Order: sequence, then structure tokens, then C-alpha cells
Amino acid sequence: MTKQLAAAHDQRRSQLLRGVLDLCLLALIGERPRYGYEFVEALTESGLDLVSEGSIYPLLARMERAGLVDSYRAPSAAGGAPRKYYRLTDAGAAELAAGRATWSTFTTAVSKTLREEQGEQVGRDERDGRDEDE
Amino acid sequence: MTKQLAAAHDQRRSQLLRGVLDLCLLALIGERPRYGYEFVEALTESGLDLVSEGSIYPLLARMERAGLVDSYRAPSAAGGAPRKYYRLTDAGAAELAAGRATWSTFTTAVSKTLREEQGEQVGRDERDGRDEDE
DNA sequence: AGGAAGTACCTTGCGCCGCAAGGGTTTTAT
DNA sequence: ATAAAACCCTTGCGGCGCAAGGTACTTCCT
Repeated sequence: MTKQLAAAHDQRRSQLLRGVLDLCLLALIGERPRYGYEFVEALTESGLDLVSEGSIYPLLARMERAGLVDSYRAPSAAGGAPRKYYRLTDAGAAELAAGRATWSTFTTAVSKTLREEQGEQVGRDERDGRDEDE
Repeated sequence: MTKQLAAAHDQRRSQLLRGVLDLCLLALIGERPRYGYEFVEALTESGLDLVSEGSIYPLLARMERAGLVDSYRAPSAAGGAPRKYYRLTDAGAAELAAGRATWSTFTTAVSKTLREEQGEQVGRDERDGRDEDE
């Protein structure tokens, strides 16, 4: 039961990530070069939990293929396999800027729609004459 | 070219709608009973353009199947086929409340990530010793 | 030496859902 | 009669987050 609610919550989160996850990665890469495994840890503890490796590696590959980022390898300082760092390209920076604007506009519109307006109440008593169906 | 950028923009919008479109409909239905065609018009002019019939009718059907809304038929006042009005159920109201909270938390986290921080700059000159690859 | 655990990379298959495209019915206007 | 608007609906495609599973290197414990 509690598990079902949690599942529903996570399910929504997954859907919400669509269309912004790439922007989040671009923004983080914009601050400084980053490697894939870093995102998994960083995003997990910084509000956006979930976001497993299965999400970000394919996404990074897609973004590189699209020319939004490029990469170079460097040995890990913490032991383990060599890291693959990503940097923003000019196209990536442009996409990030455009995406920020889209995101801002979008969330404003949605938040406005979602906000419960306490003005304009419809009288509860006036409803009648409807025929149930189905 | 301009067309491609517009396409990219709309593509992102489509993705962004996932996970919130249902909440928007629930919120609008919460204000007063609404019918499907109404959403297409309302959302088109209220910031969220696109959102065609192919998005909302299946969604309404899913929500009704999930018990979040119920419906009744009433003749159209504007000529045309009879309208199918939707109302919130208790479960729908609960889902809306939960969704609003999820949305709020989510956008806060994302906006924070997306915000360009002007503090903490990495010196551009210190970067060296990396070996290009691929 | 052997092995578990941590760091790091990657791929495959499933499932959800927005959307374009297409089709149906009823009413009003020409 | 024909058109157009106001309504309803379904099908198929495609993108992408995610669970699950796999590889390679390093460090530490026994």
C-alpha cells in the first residue's frame, strides 16, 4: 500500500524527468567537466534521487552524438577504471540557454494552471439536470 | 533551419508535458466540470500550446479507468455532438494534491540545478594534461 | 594468492505516453 | 444538399527513463 503510493510517486518523477534531464546534465557540465558516474552520485543526493546509470549513460552518448558535448579520458583519482569527462561544446551551450528559456516558460504556465484559484467559486447547489451515463 | 529549431522546441515541450498533463487536467476539472474539447481550446491559448486531441482523449480515458474522474453526458449549448463532462472523484482530488506537492518539489530541485551559479569559478588556465580521445 | 568491494564504464528490453493522422456523429449555416 | 463547426474517439509511431545485467581496473582484507 505504502509501496504502491511510493511507486506512483516514482513513476511520476520518471515522467517528469523527460525533457529536463538532459538540461540538468548540460548545466552541471557547464560548471566544470564531469564524468558519468559523478551524476549518479550527485543527483541522487541533491533532490533528484533515482536517476540510475541506465538513464544517464545512454543520454550522455546521445548528447555527444548530437554534438552538444565532447569527451576526453582521464585516470581516476579514487581508484578504478579511467573516467570519461564531458565538456560543453558551443552547440551545447546554445541548447542549454534555449532549454532554460523553454523550461522557465513552461513551468510558469503549468504552475499557473496548477495553482488553485480561490476566487470564482461555482455554487455547489446549482448543479442539477444531468443524466448519469456509463 | 528555423523549422528545425521550432521542431526541437516542440519536441522538448512534448516531453515536458509527461507527468504533468494529467495534473493540469485534474486541476482544471477541479475548478468545475469540463469536457474534452474544452481542454484543447483552453490549453492552446493559455500558454501550453500544442496539446492536441490525440493527447487528451486517451488521457481522460485512462484517468477515468483509474477512478480519478467520472463523467456524464450533457447536450452541447453551442451546437454539435453532446458533451462528455468530467468531474473529480475523491481519489482524483487526492492524486491532484499529491501531484501538486511532487511537482513543486521537483521544479524547485530542477530550477536550482539549472540556475547558473556565478560564484565558484574554475580558473580557465589551470586546465592541462588531459589526453584527447576518440 | 584469492576474493570481495568500490569505482567506473556500457548495453538490452520493456513500458509509458504525447502526438499525428484518420474517422465518426450531430447541429447550424449557406 | 453541402459545408463547416463542435464534439467524440482510435491506431501506430517514436522517444526516453529505467531495471537488470555485464565488463574492467584498483584497493584492501584474509
